[in-house]
Amino acid sequence: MEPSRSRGASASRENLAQRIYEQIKLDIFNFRLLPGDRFSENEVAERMQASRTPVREALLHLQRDGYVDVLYRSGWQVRPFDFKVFENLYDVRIILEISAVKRLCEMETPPPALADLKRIWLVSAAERLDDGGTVSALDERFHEMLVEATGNAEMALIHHGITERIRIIRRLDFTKGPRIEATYTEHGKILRAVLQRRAEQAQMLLKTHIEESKAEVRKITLHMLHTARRPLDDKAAD
Amino acid sequence: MEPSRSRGASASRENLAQRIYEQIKLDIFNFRLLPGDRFSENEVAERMQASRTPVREALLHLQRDGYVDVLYRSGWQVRPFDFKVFENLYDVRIILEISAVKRLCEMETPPPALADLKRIWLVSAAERLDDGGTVSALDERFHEMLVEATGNAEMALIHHGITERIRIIRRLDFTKGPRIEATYTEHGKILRAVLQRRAEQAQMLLKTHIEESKAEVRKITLHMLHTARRPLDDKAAD
DNA sequence: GCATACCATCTTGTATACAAGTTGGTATGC
DNA sequence: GCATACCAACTTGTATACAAGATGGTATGC
Repeated sequence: MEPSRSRGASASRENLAQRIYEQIKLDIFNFRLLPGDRFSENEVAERMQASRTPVREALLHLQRDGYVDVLYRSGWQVRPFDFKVFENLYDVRIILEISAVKRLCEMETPPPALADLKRIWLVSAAERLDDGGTVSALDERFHEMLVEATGNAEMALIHHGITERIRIIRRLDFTKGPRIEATYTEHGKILRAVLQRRAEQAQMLLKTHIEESKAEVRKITLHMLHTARRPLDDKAAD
Repeated sequence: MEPSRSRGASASRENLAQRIYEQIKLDIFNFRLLPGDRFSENEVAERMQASRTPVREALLHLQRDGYVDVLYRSGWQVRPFDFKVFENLYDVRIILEISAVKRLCEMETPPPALADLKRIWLVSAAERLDDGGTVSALDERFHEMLVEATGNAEMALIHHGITERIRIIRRLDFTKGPRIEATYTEHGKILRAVLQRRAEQAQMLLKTHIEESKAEVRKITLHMLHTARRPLDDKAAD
């Protein structure tokens, strides 16, 4: 689930705090914990069958990631949605990815990662996948691999952080069939442009592609928040 | 020392873990803790007159920041210098700041922050400061404010993280007088270009400016590491 | 009925205790 | 003298205990 940060590699098999961290993050992603929800460390500890110590460690980690906030001696809260934040993150994504694509076009030998992407995205209509979840994950990897392919590991790490952060709303983009189709065609165009070293065109296509996704997700998220439940009470309004 | 992340604002006055976090970071910045040094949570706890709990919290925070590593049940270690990492971070800085400057040039009304910068950097030769530490701090703020002025708070946060991360070697750039002078003239040129909406020129100047700093710092750091002490043992070589 | 003061309960922040595992030194066998 | 096995001390990871403060409900005064 978090392939980066692997340094000790195999050491990750046992670490209660990290497991709890991942679990809570999943709970937030799957809307078992809704934005604005409040909870205590003891509640989580009971649910996870653990003590407060690793729970607290996980929560502090999530806080730094921007998912939750601690209220001084008064519990924790899932950070309410702030569309301004998501739009800002989308814009940073655009900046990083456009820069990555430009760099890729300027490289003498195309990185092997591009060949991998070709095998996934430049396929016949019959070979295309149609499961929203799968395509959503592949979409994430497409954009991450563009950045990784430049060889700047730190940029890739920062981009990965942004990707994780906006995943919660980005997935909603792939609940509709037409968006999946569009993703295939647009990714294909971008890839072709990169492989042909058409930097300007690739950047333009990529920018448009991300901005469409941004606009689409905004609409869907607003709708979702209205229908699913009232996740924002009066308090969240001020 | 870390003005961002202020939400509860005044609540920050009392938090042992945060104080320890800042203290250890300073110890690393001031080379009281050298890259490669190993230490235990108990050692830090004694030095800080605290228990392991807040110490551990601070160390986990620092680990996520990239300053230290935990060795499985065998102590902590100040992460050894990795110049590739610093150069990558410098490159991300260039990407973010160039994009910020471009956006600033495209804005109809220049943000008030630019006026503040003018008062600091567009001054007569007599009014220029010459203390390395002060100018170094102002230099950080110059670049951060360029990003903040775009209004993208998330980009500013990411940029701030990078700034903190490279501060340890960036400061070394301002131990020499000529570099301070050059900073004044280059910042002045960049500011003037931005105020005149000459996007291309501003971007070019900024890129050159950061790359010079990057090259300079690289030389100085190498020299410093050789003279100060042998901080890298055989283990760090592989 | 309404406002206010108080208190039991719950919250995080910190300290301490315990568990499991690593490590380096020492004694032992040869 | 050298290699090996063992063990005591130390390390992080986790659980529990304690401290200080926030909060919401209730009783009291009017």
